[in-house]
Parts: sequence; C-alpha cells; structure tokens
Amino acid sequence: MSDEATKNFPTNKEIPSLLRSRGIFPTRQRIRVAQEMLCEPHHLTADQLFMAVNAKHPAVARATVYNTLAAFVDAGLVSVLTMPDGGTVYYDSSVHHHAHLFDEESGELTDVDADVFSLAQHVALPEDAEVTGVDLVVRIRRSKTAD
Amino acid sequence: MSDEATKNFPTNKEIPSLLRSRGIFPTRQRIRVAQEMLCEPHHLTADQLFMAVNAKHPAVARATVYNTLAAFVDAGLVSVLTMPDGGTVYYDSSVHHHAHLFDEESGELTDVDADVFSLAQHVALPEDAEVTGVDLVVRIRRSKTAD
DNA sequence: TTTGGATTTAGACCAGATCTAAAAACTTCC
DNA sequence: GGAAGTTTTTAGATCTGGTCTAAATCCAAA
Repeated sequence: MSDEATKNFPTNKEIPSLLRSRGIFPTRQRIRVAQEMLCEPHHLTADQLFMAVNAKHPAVARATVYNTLAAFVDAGLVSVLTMPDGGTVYYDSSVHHHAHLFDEESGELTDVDADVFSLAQHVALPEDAEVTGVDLVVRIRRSKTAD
Repeated sequence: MSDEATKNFPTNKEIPSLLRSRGIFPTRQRIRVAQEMLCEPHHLTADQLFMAVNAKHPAVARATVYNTLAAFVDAGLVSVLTMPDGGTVYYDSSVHHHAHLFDEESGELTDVDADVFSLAQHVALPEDAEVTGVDLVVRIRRSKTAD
C-alpha cells in the first residue's frame, strides 16, 4: 500500500509503447509531453508543463499540451487535482488513489499514500450511494521548527 | 457533532446584526447577498449567487458580489470549496468542518457531517506537520435504483 | 449642508482554457 | 513514388471566470 513500487513510473524509453497500449498514437509531441509529465511524481499546471516541454526550444503548441493532457486523463495516465481554495488545476502523474498534502506556507503539493476509500467509509453516506471516488487534501503547516 | 443545530442558519431578519457582529457594515447590497447566501445550506458559484440576487430586478453589481463574498470568507461566514477535477469554485454557507458528497450524475453537492480532522490522523503525515485544514469530497453515484 | 471616508458600480482588463480553420504529418493504395 | 484521405498539430481568435479601476454614490458626523 505505502509501497513506492505501486507507482512505478515509466522511463523515457517506455513512453511510446505505454501510449500505444492505452490507444494513444505516440506522436513526437505526445511523447515529449508524456516524458515530461509521466516519468516521475509530478503535480504540474498545464502552463508549467507547457513551459517545461518548450524549455529548450519550441516543441509543442499550447493547444496540443491541453489536448494531450485531456487524452491522458481519459486514458487514466494522469489525474486531475485542484486546490480546494485557489482553484488552480494540477495534473498529477500518480493515478492510484491517494491523498494529498498541501503545505500552506510553501505551496508544495505532495502525494501521500492512504486508503482513501476506506476512510470514506467513515462518513455517513446515503443508503444507495456507491462511492466512485474520494478526494482528500490535508493542509499542513510545518513551521514548527521553533514552536 | 452530527447535530443540525450546530449549523443554525440565520433568518433574514438576523442578517444585519450578524454582519455587524462580524465587523461588516450591513449595507443594502451586503444584506441582500447575505440573505441569499447564508440563510440556508447552499453551495453556490459566485455567478449563481449574482443571478439569484438580481433575479427580480437588478440589485447588486457583479464586483460587489465578489467583494462581499471575499469579505464573508474573511469573516468566517462562508467557506470556499472547489471541485477537485473541474476547478469550479463554490461558496458554502456552512463553515464548520465537514465533508462533501458529490453526486456525479446530478452534479449535486451536499454537506455531510464527518470528523474530517480525525480522519486525517489516518494518513501518514510528516513528523513536524500541523494539520490546518482537511478537505474531503466523496464522489458517489446513486443510480443503483435498479442495480 | 458640507466634508470625507467607505461602498458600489460599470465596464475595462487579465489569465486560463478552449475553439477554429488551416497547415502538416502520416497511411493507404495505386 | 505520389495522389487522396485521415489524423494531428498549430497559431491565433475567442470565451469565461474573475479582478481592477476610477468615477459615482452613500452615509455619518460636524
């Protein structure tokens, strides 16, 4: 459960076959976006990704980044997450069910393994409700350095 | 905890003194916005509120609705909530800590009492982390009517 | 009343995100 | 190869929530 191996991010080399296996034709642009997005734990806004992809030289158009992200979400390759107050939309390279830690001081967003589905059992659901997803963000402060 | 009385929404009449008690001068516009927003459990977007307030005849400008909502948030009269995937920002007339149920079919958003802080104890937090907030949305489907 | 601070207002503006229509890149078939 | 059709990409226009601004209005106090 709290095993890093469950996440198992692909290497750059594996990207094309990964895309193909999800029914996404691996074009040059999609490969670049995927490499930047999928190969390690990441929480990026569309714009951050757009800039990362084009950091060295223009490589992929903005619209393509958005289209590609949407395709990846459909294919279950990335998940979407927005900060509960700001509304900033992040794309998350981890798709397994997990919770998020949000450091209110640094603005840093990190994954944390947690069986969010079983946590959800503790809330009073309507009889006929079937849980289809659980979004949990724990906001923290860490400045207790000299508390 | 799961006591409706803890929420205790104000009546229209009580709004002016409520605002005053929170250090908000009760102008005509702020009273209208408050009456529409605070007197019952609600999850409204700024725009929905803007339209509700102006339903019969123009009453309050858009900017005022936004300003007023911000003031209410500061004063702890409403809380902010964004859907983790869409990024839509809702204003919630309940400010006590609670979880949300999101019906994926109807799009309906409802409050549900839950001790979200104690739930958060179950996730592996860094040693020095102090929890400052917990946002929990349980997505459900209810179409089991004929499952 | 007049004055001055607080509030409201319409509309300009801004940033993310999406849409569009055309260009480019692949496939397929001859 | 290359003509024709399909898919993908692209730049830029457009849309949409939301914020900002500077002028008008309101209101309390003298």
